Amino acid sequence: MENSNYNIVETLLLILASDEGKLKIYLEKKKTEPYKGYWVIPNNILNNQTTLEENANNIYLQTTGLDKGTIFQSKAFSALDRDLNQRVIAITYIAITDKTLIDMKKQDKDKSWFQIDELPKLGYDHENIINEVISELRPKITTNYDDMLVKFFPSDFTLPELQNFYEYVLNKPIDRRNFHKKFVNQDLVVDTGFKVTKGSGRPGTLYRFNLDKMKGKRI
Amino acid sequence: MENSNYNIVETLLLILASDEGKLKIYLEKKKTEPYKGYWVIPNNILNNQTTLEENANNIYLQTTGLDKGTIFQSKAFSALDRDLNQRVIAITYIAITDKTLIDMKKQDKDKSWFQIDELPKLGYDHENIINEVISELRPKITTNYDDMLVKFFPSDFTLPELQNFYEYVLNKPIDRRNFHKKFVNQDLVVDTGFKVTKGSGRPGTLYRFNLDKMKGKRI
DNA sequence: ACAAAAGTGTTGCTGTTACACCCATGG
DNA sequence: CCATGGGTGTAACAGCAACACTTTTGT
Repeated sequence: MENSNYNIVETLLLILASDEGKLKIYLEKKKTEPYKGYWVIPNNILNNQTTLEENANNIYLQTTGLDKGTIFQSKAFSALDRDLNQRVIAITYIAITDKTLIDMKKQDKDKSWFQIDELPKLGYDHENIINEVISELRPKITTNYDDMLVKFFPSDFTLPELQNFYEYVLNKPIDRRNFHKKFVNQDLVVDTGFKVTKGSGRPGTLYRFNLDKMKGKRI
Repeated sequence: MENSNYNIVETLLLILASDEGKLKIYLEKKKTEPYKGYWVIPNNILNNQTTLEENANNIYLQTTGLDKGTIFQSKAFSALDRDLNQRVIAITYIAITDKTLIDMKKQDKDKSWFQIDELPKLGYDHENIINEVISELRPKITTNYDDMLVKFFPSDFTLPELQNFYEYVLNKPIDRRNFHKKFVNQDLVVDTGFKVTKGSGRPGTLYRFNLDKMKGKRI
C-alpha cells in the first residue's frame, strides 16, 4: 500500500473512572501477536460504512457490557510509524464511566483497571497516547471544563474522596477546610443525609453534586 | 468502494483571526464542480505517507503564503453523507493568524475573510463544521484556555479593541471600566507608550500582553 | 486510650461588580 | 462646539488563602 489516499483508521477508547481518589483507565491484554501479552487501549478498526461515534460506542459495549455512557472525542494520532506494517490513523475517544457498574459484571482476567500513573507494559504507542490524552484532560477536570469533574462523580461521594481525586489529578495538595467550604457554601453539593465509614475514623458525609449550580461552573 | 476498511481522510484548516473586534475566518471559493462558486474551508486530502500535522501545515502555506503559525487539532467529522460519493473523514485544524500579515500579500479574489456570524454560502457540510468548531472554541477564548485569547493578539492592541473582540465572542457586553482595570491592575498588559487614533474620538493606548502574567492565566 | 479520618471558623486579601463623569481628538 | 470614542475612582461584595483544634469512629 504505497503512496495512496486510502488510509486505515482505528478508534481507540480510553475508558476512565475515578476510584479511591485515583484516576484509572480500563485496559485489555492483547491475546495475539504482535504485542501479545501487552496491554492496549480498547480499539476497533473503522469500517467505511461506520461513523467514529458508532465505532466508539461499539467498543464501549464490547469492552464493558454497558450500552450507554459519556463518550466524547479526543485527539487524533497520525505518525507514520504508529503501527509496524502501515500507517494507521488513531482517533481517540474518552468514555467516563462508573467503575462500580463495570466491576459488578463478571471480571475478565484480560481486562483491568490501572492508575494513570502506574501503567503496565503497553503495546504500540498506546502509553504515549494515554499520556497525551490525559495531559489534555487534566486541566479540564481541575477546572470542571465541560463539567468534566461532575462526569467523574455521577453518584454520591464524600468531600474527602472528591478532594483526593482532585489533588491526584491536579498533583498538588489543597487545604481541606477551604475545599469543604467552597463546595458547601456555594451549594455546589447537596447533603444526601447518609454517612459512610471507611475503616477507622469519623464517617464521611455523602454528598451529590447540585447540578443546577455545577453546570458550567468553573472551579 | 463498498464496506472496506480503507477510508478517505481530509484535513480542513480553519484559518482564524481577530479583526476590528470580530472573529473572522479565511475561506476560499471553489472553482470546480461540485459546489463550484461556493465557499469552502481550505482543505487537502490526506495521503497515507503524510501526517495530519504536515497536511495542515501544507494547507496553511498554500492558502496564506505564510510558513509558520499557531496550528492545532480540533474535531473530526465522520458522518457517512458528508461527501456526495463516498464517506470522507474530515479532521479539522485551527490556525490562528495575524490578518494584517495575510492582507499584505496580494489578495486573491477567490479567498476572503468572513465574520463567523456572517458566513457566505458554503459547500458540503462546511457551515456545520465551522459552527461546531467555533462553538467549541468560544469558551476557550473567553476563558483564555490554552492561552487562546493571547494567540489572537500577537501584536499590539488597544483595550477597547480587545474588549470588542471579547464581547463579540462571548456575545454579551462587559463594563468598560472593569475590563480595563482587570487587565491593567493585574499587569496582564503592558503599555507600549504608543497611542492610536481611529477616526474621531480620543486616541487609544496601545498595549501588548504581558506574557509572563498571561501564560496560563484564566480570565 | 489511642490512632485514624472528618468536620469546622476567622481574618486578611484579592478580584468582581455596579455605577457616571471627564478627556482627547476629528469635523 | 459638537460628536465620537477612550480613560478613570470608589464602595460593597464574593471568593480565595492561610491558619489548628475538635469530633466521631474502629481497634
